[in-house]
Amino acid sequence: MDELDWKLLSLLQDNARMTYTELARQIHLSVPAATERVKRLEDAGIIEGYVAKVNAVAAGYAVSALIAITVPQPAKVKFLKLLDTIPQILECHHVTGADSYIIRLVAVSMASLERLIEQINLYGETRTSIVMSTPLPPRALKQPPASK
Amino acid sequence: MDELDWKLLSLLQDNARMTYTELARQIHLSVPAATERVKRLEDAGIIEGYVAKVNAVAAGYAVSALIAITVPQPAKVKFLKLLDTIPQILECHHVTGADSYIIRLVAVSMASLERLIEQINLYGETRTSIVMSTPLPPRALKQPPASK
DNA sequence: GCTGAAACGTCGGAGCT
DNA sequence: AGCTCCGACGTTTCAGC
Repeated sequence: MDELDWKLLSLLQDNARMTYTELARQIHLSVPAATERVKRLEDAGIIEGYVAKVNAVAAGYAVSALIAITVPQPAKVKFLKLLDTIPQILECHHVTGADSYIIRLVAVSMASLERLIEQINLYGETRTSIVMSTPLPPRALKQPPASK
Repeated sequence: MDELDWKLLSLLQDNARMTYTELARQIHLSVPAATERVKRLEDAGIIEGYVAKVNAVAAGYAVSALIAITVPQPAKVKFLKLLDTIPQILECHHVTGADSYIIRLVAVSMASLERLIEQINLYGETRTSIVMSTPLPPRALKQPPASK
């Protein structure tokens, strides 16, 4: 993981469809050398994949929300199985603190969101935060400062 | 936005580096037709971009956390300016409910996380949830069910 | 990590349904 | 309007160094 690898990560986080030819040009290396570095980053699990970012509102999902929930230990397995069957649930993190899980989901309408929450809080008390705006849009991972 | 557009979105959310030739093959259309559809999805703002997913732990960030914070109205602008200067902050949503903002960030160590939180809670009371695991890894946006 | 050549993918224009 | 075909060009891949 040298400077050039971080430069590649930065370029690919910015535009995952950039050609190897262009990547090579930007890091001042030959095409096979750049390609080889990207392959190594993939094989090392540092690059987990390449995804298109879809705008939820433009795609017809009017509402995004974050839901925190506390689930009693014995119910956790069943709870996760339920989440798996609901495609509107986009992300779920198991966290420390007062809550067990924090979930990110989308819904086509408030009525739909209400139905989703009804299903979810069969497993525990929920706290719902509706996303009004995203002042800091998802950002690329940078090279950690050397001295920290 | 017909079935084929959703199929394209699904394929590109799964592998943003898929070639137009392969995309065309999968949706049983000619290459120019598939290319044209993708361009239209981009121009319509439905596809916002293409990003490489980087594994934070593999990249040297041992800790991920979600922080909820309540910021008094007059301090919000300064608060957002601070967030902008901290590269470890990857995401920030303005939400309804008890909290003003929910932030996602990474840190190389617990000590580093502590320093970041110290900076952030100059602006309000924070509630920190450290991510232990992600049982449901970030998922693709699917076509909303027609009947809801 | 570099070069060169063959295979493959991309992008435009003309013509078709 | 959207699709197909085709040719020129750019990109990827693999060999050998």
